[in-house]
Amino acid sequence: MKKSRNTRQRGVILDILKESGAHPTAEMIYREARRVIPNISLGTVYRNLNCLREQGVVREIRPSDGGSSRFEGLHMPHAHFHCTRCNGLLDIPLPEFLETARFDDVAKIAAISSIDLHVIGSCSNCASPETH
Amino acid sequence: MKKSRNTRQRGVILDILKESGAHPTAEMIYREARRVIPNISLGTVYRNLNCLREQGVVREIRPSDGGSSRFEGLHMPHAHFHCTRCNGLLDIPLPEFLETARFDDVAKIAAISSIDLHVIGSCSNCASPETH
DNA sequence: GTAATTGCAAAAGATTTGCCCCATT
DNA sequence: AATGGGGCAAATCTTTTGCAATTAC
Repeated sequence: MKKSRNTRQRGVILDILKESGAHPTAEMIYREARRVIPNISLGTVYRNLNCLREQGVVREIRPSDGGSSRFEGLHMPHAHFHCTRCNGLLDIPLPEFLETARFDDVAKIAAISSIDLHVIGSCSNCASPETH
Repeated sequence: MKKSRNTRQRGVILDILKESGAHPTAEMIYREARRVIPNISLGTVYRNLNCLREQGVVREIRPSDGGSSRFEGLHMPHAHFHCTRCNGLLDIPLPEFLETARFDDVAKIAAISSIDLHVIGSCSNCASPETH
């Protein structure tokens, strides 16, 4: 792994990620970052996200409905709930069962590096519009 | 939902999907389909895959490592194992726990339409190269 | 000083779409 | 005959990359 430098751009991107609970897209991070560094480029945002992902500092989530990738600062293991109506992405607890799952019965699996659980449906806001 | 016609193209695409256990990409399906309908177009493959997906006949899987979508004819509920070395995608059983999971503890979830479980790691072929 | 990083713009890759003709119903 | 679907090519969208200038170390 290459030596990594502490650029202002990288710091700002990380801060945005840490402070946002919204699982922003690269584009959203870009717009946010421009408020601090007006001439930061989208390419830089992508390059930094990739770099941070490789360092394990950031996780990339590819929504099953085909939109752009969304990113989050890495905290505890958790699963995601994706509302197909408002397109919201929400952290939810990872069932304990999965934290220790072995999948020993599947001979083809030699080693597990990570487990992604995505629950798709509609959130309570979208399901009960009268509460808006 | 629009009325759907039985075109030769759609039939061939479905057959390919049913017969292949490889979770092919649109491009792979296209190449395969051309052996039967030499002038079928890639656009047609995509349009049919979308249409079949909307009908619930086909499932689309977006690999977490960022490549193109992969498709499968819909059978029993199952999870996927993704080998990051050979890029293989494998059906694995869905833990029974998840088949009936309710996630009652997450107030934000109003309704669940589907659950995607992806296990990422390396398969036995890739882990033990001496057995090749 | 050196190598990583940036901004910019062009390129690449995947998927969608407009248009006009053809085929299924 | 009506209209959904097909082929082709152009367009779109997201992400990556080449390059020359800049900056962190």
